[in-house]
Amino acid sequence: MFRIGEFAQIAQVSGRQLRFYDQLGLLRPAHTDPETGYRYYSIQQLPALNRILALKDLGLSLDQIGPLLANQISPSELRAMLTMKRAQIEQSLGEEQARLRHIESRIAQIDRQGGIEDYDVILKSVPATPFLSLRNSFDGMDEVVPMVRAIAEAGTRQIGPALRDKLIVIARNDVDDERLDLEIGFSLTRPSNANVRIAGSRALQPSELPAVPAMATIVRPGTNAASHTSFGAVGAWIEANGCAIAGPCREVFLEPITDPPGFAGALVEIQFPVRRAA
Amino acid sequence: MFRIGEFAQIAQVSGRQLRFYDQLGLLRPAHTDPETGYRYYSIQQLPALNRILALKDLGLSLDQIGPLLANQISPSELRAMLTMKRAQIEQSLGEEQARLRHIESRIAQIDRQGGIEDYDVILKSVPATPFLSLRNSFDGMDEVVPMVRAIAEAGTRQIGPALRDKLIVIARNDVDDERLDLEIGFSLTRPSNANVRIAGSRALQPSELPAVPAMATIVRPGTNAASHTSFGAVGAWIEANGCAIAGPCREVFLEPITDPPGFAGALVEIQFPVRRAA
DNA sequence: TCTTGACTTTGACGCAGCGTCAACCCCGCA
DNA sequence: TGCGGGGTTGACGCTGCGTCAAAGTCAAGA
Repeated sequence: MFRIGEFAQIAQVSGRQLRFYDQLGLLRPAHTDPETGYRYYSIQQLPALNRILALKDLGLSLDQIGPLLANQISPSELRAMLTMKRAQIEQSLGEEQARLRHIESRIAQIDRQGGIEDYDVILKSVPATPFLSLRNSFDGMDEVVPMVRAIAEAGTRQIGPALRDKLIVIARNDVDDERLDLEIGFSLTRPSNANVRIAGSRALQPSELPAVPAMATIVRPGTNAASHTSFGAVGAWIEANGCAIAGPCREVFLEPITDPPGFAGALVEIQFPVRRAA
Repeated sequence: MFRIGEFAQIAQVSGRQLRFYDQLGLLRPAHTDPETGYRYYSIQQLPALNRILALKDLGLSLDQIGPLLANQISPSELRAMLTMKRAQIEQSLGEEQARLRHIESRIAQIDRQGGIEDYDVILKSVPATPFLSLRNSFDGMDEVVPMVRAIAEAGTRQIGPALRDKLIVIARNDVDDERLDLEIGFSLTRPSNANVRIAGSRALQPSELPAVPAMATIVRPGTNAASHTSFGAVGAWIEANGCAIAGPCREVFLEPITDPPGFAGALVEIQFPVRRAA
């Protein structure tokens, strides 16, 4: 019989650990002096302790180990537990690897640029939302800006504030066309086919923006000319995290468009649908 | 300005999280009503929040993120932090992979044998210890058992209880010889060259057992005939954990050898020095 | 104007597995 | 009998929030 300190030394664990296991009922000392409370362990208990440690090493929780020791678990149940654990570990392994790639790309960025920029790429999910929009093809940005402004103004005036949500521009350039194929409109708080007319006799069409479970996003000031930097940051993030682009990019204007319509101080969120790639 | 719930929805975080970050000083609301305590967030704070989330995603702790946001960290310090993080992640990645292999081997074992056995392989380190031993070559186990018994008896009688530690048998079979090359002796609590004679005019030689930082061990009853099962378990563990054997195997008799010398009820710990292999 | 009902506040506990005091008791040896 | 190195219980700490609980606020409908 050993006192707790010696037994702890032999088994290479801490005394606190042994007391804790005693408390949980995982490993009771062979004898406890009822007067002094001293715990006495027999060397015969070493296999039991080792079994606990081995199961713990498999990633099982102490709560799970308790019933296991009492032989109250059938092999098939144990198999199920282990299979679940395996799935968890595989998942966390994937996440850790992504983190590792991510960190490495950041370190490389520091080495290249001497600082950090555009750290703020966030993975989020967005729900489906009703949409009121106009799709059009443009020759260049010179054409786009007036149209966005026109739709912003028309929407702000003709859609009630309770219904209107946010101005969104979607890049529909499926094929690598020279021209810009954009869909511009407002997301809505509830479905509606309100009639919104744009100067020039065209009207916004109702549709639904699909939900996207995984969206790599970044927020940038709308007036900032460095928008391509933001796009680059998202791209780098997607690559570093082992993802692939899985749909058309969206630009969401977070600030309500105010007069004068100059997007001053506005924030734009760039959203790229992604999926995990091998 | 949004109340906490709306801002939380926009940013896809929980209100509790925002309150927590406020409390830590990581992200103060743009305005707090001094009468009601209500927090009001501006959409302009979204980038700040996203930066926090992105840094958190890199694996940094909130304590580390605080100074980062205040721009009180130089790029080189940040680089050092990230490099450290990388090392940590690489390490934990390796451990997780080992766990995964381990679990898979256990699942395979259940599928093969319908149950679990020999779960209790433990990785521990052992310190260097003075040793008093005799090395000899044997033709077979029939020769070994009497010798072990003789040394056990001689040691028990001729080494004081304060000095004597445990009976250990080391397999010195460096080359795959037909014969058994064993070293049998007692570990000691302190160095000594006590003169211990074995029946037959031979004496134990003093030496030192080297420390082993990583030792795969298993404990089995000494009388159990299924010792090869234990060896097999250790071997399977070593393989599943991606290790390699890095030295001679030791068998440590944990129970003091009692009269009658029959090893009844004794426990033997089998120890294999290992190192992490690729 | 009053009542709802949805939100918000602060404050507290919980979690997983022990590490780390603190205050006090016990054991064996000289 | 004193002492030094054990042991005991009990409590708090750690990480990053989730989850009540009690009580105060806000906006809209009757």
